[in-house]
Formats: sequence, structure tokens, C-alpha cells
Amino acid sequence: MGRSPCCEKAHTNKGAWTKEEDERLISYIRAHGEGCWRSLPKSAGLLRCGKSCRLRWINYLRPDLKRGNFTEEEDELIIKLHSLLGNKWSLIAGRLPGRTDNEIKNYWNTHIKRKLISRGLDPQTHHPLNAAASAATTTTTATAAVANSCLEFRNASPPSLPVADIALMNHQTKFKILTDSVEDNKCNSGTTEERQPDDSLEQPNHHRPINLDLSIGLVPFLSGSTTTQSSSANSAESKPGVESPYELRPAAATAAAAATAVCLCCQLGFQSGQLCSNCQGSNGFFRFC
DNA sequence: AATTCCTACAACCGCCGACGA
DNA sequence: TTCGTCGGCGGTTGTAGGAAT
Repeated sequence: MGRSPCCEKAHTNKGAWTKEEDERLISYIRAHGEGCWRSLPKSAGLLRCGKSCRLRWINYLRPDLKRGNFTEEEDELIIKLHSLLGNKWSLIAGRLPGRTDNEIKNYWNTHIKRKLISRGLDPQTHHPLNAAASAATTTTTATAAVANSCLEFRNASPPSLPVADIALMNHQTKFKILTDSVEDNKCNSGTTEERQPDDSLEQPNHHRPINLDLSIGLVPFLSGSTTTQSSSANSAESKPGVESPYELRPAAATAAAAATAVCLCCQLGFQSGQLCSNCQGSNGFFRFC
């Protein structure tokens, strides 16, 4: 037995939104806030599916949206984030203020893919195109990107560094899958003091607790700062013979950097070296934004 | 001027996880 | 524990508008 539809499709409009519908939705949300999307259309007098209302609001009507062309800095940030996160458009959008996942996804498919190809890079793996063919036989795209990006999974409890990203934490479950994949790939991203001794590697994956507290670090290349901690020892990307399109910071350096400034977009230089307003969590700790 | 092709992007669809009963 | 509902996500489609022929 299939699930019930999210709305009564026979009595809902589809297709492009009219100006009047937009105004109804805006005025309703202004008055009542984003409540229950399912009941919103009826309350607002809209013949639309709740999902459709949500999409319209989030992607086009929200007042904090930044319209207009993507800047070169945004381009590079998207590329970098995609190399880390794969097609996690909502996560990527979370780091681009005023941009939506749908917008970024479309932009990726229409512009950035081509841009990467013109650079000789595989848009999915971010590896050189001639190497991508052989790499494809051993890795999958997002998993490989994450594994090669030296994600750091810390086992400290409670965390010694409060770098848990709220957005990432909202996706713990999905990242658990990725962590499993990373473990499977035996990513050598951990620091010596954080990693278990060799015997831990010999344990079956399911015997080890997976810590979902996750931090990601990148070289602040856009800000023009030097990559002072870009030791190549831990990075698969920087191993001899493995051409690295993007320089990634090893896990140890990530932890050290996180203790000082953990804002990912700031580290990327997207905030011009200033901590953005989202960096500081409600508990007073800094976090990625 | 008409037609075809291409591009960009708004919108839809189906799936999944969280959550509450 | 199971089931239904809901919100959210990523993939895909539809279509308007511009470019090329």
C-alpha cells in the first residue's frame, strides 16, 4: 500500500507561480511564520501543495536571498565544497549566504561542470579527467571525494574542540554512511594522537564506535594567506603521483586551526578574513558556518 | 522570417529520516 | 515496535527565451 499523497492533487495548481500566489504566500508567512507546510496552503488560501509552497518560499521568496550572478569567489567556494561534500547541495548552500540548494545545484549543472571540464577536471571526482577514468573503477564519486579530503573524525568526548557544525550535525545520519565509507577506504587523515594504534585498524569497522562529530578544514587559498600547515604527509591528494586539484589541510592542522578560527567560509577566504556572524554558536563556542 | 537547437532555471517527483502516536 | 505523517533533500523534467542556421 503506497503512502498517501502530500496533498489532494486534483485540487492544486501546478506550474509557474503567479504574482498573486507569491503575494499570498509572502503575506501569510509574514503574518504567521513558517508553520506547518501541509496546512499552510489551505490557511493561506492557496491551491498549492504544501511542498510547493515551501519550495517557492525557500528558493525564491525568502527575503534574505541573494539574487544575481555568482561571483568568482562563490564559484571557487562551491567547487571546493563540492570536492568535500559531493552533491550535498543543502550543505553547500548552508555555507553560501543567500544562496539556495536548488540554485547552487542548477548553477553547478549549467556552469561549473563545464568550467571544471574546461580545466581538465572531472566534475564528480575533481580529479584530472585522464586519471578519472581509472579512478572511477575503484571509487565512487562523493565517497571518494570525502575520503580523499581527509575528513577528520574525532573521538574526544566531550569534544575538546567545539567545532561541530550545526548544519553538519543535522545530517549526522547521512554522514554516518560517509564515515563508514571513509573507514572502508582507510583514509589516513587522523593525527597520531587521535588515531587508535594499529590494532584499531585491524578491528572490524562495526566494532568501533563511529563518532559523528565532524570537522572539515581547507586551505585559505582565496584570502591569499600562505598554507603554513599544509604538510603533505597525511593527504592522499598530495601523495606522489596523485595530482591534487585542490590543496587540502591535513587533519592535525585542521584541529590546530579549529582551535583558533574554525569558520570554514572564513578559512576559505570567503568572508575576507573576518569571522562571519554565524561563526559563534549560542553556547559561545565558535563553529563552522 | 521561420525553424531548430541550446541554455538556464523554476518546479516537480520520489525517496528518506525524524518524530510522534 | 510499528505505522503514519511531515519536512527536507537530490535528481529530473518542463519550458521560456536566446542563439544559430
